[in-house]
Amino acid sequence: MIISFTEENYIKAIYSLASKSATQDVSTNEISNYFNNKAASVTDMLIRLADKKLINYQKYKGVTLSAKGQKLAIKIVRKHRLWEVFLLEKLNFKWDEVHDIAEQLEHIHSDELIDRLDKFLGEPKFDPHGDPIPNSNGQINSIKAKPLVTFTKKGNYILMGVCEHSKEFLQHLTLIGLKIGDVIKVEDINSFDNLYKVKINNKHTLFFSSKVASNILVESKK
Amino acid sequence: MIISFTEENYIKAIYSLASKSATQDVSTNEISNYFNNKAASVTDMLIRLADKKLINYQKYKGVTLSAKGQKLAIKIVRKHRLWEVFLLEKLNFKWDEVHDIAEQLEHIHSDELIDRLDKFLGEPKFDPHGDPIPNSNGQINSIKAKPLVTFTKKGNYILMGVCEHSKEFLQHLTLIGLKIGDVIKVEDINSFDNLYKVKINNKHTLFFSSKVASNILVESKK
DNA sequence: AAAAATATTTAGGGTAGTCTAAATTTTATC
DNA sequence: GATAAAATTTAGACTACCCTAAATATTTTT
Ligand SMILES: [Mn+2]
Ligand SMILES: [Mn+2]
Ligand SMILES: [Mn+2]
Ligand SMILES: [Mn+2]
Repeated sequence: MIISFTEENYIKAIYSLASKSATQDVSTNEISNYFNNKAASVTDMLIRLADKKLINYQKYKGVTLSAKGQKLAIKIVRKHRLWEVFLLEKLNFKWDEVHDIAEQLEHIHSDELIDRLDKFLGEPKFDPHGDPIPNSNGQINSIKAKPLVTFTKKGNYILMGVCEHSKEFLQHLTLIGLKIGDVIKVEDINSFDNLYKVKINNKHTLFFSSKVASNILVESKK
Repeated sequence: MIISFTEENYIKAIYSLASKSATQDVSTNEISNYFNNKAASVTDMLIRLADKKLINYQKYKGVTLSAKGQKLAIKIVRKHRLWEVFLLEKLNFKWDEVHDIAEQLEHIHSDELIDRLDKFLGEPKFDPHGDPIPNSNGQINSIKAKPLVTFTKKGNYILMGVCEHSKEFLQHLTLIGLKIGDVIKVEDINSFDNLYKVKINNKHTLFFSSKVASNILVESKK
């Protein structure tokens, strides 16, 4: 069965929206917001995806991925994240540059290619943004890290990933001298405006806005 | 200007057909044979490509690439061949496996990507089939090697490339123990059936059919 | 529980790229 | 140079994917 570029993007979007939202079902409007297209176009595509048994679709009730759709979504995510690692590690792109190119590369069809790429890269477990890379069986390590805002205690944390993936946000983090693996020592949390006073790698001190604190994923350091 | 996957494939086909045929102009039928589609579909596309100033098209007269089309074709060829080198050198694919995947990868849009890939691979001058890789300015070294059949003298030759790129032909060469760079010593050319008696790398002796002899490109060894 | 607001689907239409069948132009043959 | 054959284009239609406008279903508000 041939699955188009566009269909793959819908499947990936449904996967991503489902994982982010509380409810299981993804609505037509959520999808059209995601793509900045019209709800009517989405309905059109949902019917096609349902015909191909990639989703479970009931009029007016939203959609879930079928087992087949789930498998496909994870495969695309695996490809996307492995290509991002390739671009960063081998071609020396920056972490804010890899996503757009990976959006194209994730649609290359070849199981052999992706498994060889995986080996070539040393079977990495995380992509440049800290997101876990599914293995070839489709298993993903769920991520334990949580947004820094959810922690209210002073102490040492390690930057494990980001929630927000935009170029702007990633460039901002780079600008303030923050990268994955850095040790973030929370020295103070202002009770009025929730500003975090932190020290990075025991070197430079700075302040995290709540925008930053809510979009970086950390684990507390043992 | 957005150029589709399909349009890129037409441009590449016209480039390839023009370089192979004696006449400059490429005919509608040549293109439809190449793609195994209908002449009417080709005409349709030629009109679109002419609208985009990628080709010079006159009804019933065939087409040539415009300067813009030429530049695009060479860029796609560059990408194709660099990805083939990547697949062979870095991911250990065989030379008969790389083409199909490169057919997909050649359509990834990113100048930065292709230039970094080029550097990563050490700026290779030839692809796994001996075809020259255009540089980032679009310059290509024309290939000096000629099909073995064009040589009628005994002596030592070096295998520089292949004319025929099919999986079957490449696998056949591998099977008879022939790869690029090998020294082919022509010991005899049968005057009746034109069979070439050759010794490979001064080791094993075998016979080349005219099918093989006409599809391998060699240079005489100094 | 009716009315209003929102979400979703249906209807009809557009472009890209393909097809078949018919019309037209070019080339080959006598 | 007329006629036949081959090449090419035109006409009309189909699918994928998108749109707008209208219809319908669901949810929220009163
Ligand atoms: Mn990404
Ligand atoms: Mn990522
Ligand atoms: Mn190739
Ligand atoms: Mn090649």
